[in-house]
Amino acid sequence: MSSTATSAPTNLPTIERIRSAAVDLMFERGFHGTSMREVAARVGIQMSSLYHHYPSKQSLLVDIMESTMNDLIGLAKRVMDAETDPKSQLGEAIRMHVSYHAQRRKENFITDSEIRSLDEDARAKIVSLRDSYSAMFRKSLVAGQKAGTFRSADPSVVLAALFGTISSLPTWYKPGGRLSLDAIADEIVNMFFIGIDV
Amino acid sequence: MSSTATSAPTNLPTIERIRSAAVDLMFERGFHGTSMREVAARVGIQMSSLYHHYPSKQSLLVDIMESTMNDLIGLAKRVMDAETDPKSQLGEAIRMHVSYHAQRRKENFITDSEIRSLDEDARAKIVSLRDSYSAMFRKSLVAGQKAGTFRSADPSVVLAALFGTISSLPTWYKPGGRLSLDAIADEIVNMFFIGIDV
DNA sequence: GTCTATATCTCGATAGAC
DNA sequence: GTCTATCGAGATATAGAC
Repeated sequence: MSSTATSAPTNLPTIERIRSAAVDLMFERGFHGTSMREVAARVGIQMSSLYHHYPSKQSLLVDIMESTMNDLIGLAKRVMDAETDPKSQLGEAIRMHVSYHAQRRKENFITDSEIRSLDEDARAKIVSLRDSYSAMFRKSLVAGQKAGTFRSADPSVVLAALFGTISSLPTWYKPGGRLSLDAIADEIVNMFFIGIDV
Repeated sequence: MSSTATSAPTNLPTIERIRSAAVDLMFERGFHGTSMREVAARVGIQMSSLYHHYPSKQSLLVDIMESTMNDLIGLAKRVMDAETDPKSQLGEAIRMHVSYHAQRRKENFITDSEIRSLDEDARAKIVSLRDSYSAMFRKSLVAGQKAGTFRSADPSVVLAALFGTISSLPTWYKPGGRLSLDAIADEIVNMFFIGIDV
């Protein structure tokens, strides 16, 4: 009996239900605003049982962020290898980035916003993954500028605009909302390439 | 003689030194990652003395966010009233928004990221201020679209791209860095109006 | 307006039985 | 692999002297 405050899917392995509950809570309240007691309550187990699956609260955060960054890097490699010219590479990579941020809203929001909550070693690792990811976009951007496809804007500001735009998406995108994911991706790609002027 | 961990400016009124220390700490570690003990230690007073100036930790956050939103709204009004056509209005408002986010990095970052840490009443108030602010930008955007100055992109996505871009600025802009604030503002305005294509 | 002292609560994490 | 029980630390906030 004792059905307290369970809400996570019940026929998955416990470790996945823990991860899922942690993602939900850290998305809503942030890492420091989430307690291991709340995570346990959502899963429907005792707090001490969490520590059989994860050695610490920090390790839960690292697991979420590391897998998200690895997914992004893998997807970006695949997408960019399939294209040859810089504009197609960038366009498809942006579409992928938008799509993954929409489909894994919570994980991506946590990954984009909780770097400061990582301890020293984990932060170095995640920042390094993030830098590799960013470098792939920068490479296509600079190649396009050298080829004359793109104007000579400062790459760091251009990338900051791009990643800033998309990292806000998990806070306003709602699946099944007014605009389809494709329509949103189109609009963001358009903003990046041609802006708002006619 | 007990010079612990003071670092805040020492000849300001205590309430302002408290606010400043709180801004620094909440920028670095977030609202839930910041303790009243740490704030007091930075100011160089005892934790209980904080409560003579602010009734709660929550009230400190509300003070920071409310004054930041009021500043932004006042500045946007002034800037937009000084222009007549939508494109000049939007361009100058963006410049102002960038500039204030650069000059008050920490307050703006907190205001952009800690809405979820507000209690119910305060959240309603701040969200309402944020909506008013956003509506000013939307008005000029839609007016420009009706006038044929801007293409017919979805206003919500366009504004999300704009505010997403600029709310990330406090995390990477460093005063005295490689690019001047003017150069950064120019680049962001260009991204918004014409994008990266030649 | 700042202090010392403390009340009350919640936190992450561990011990050890089953 | 989950449980009960608890530890020790640190959290917000308050009481009351000066």
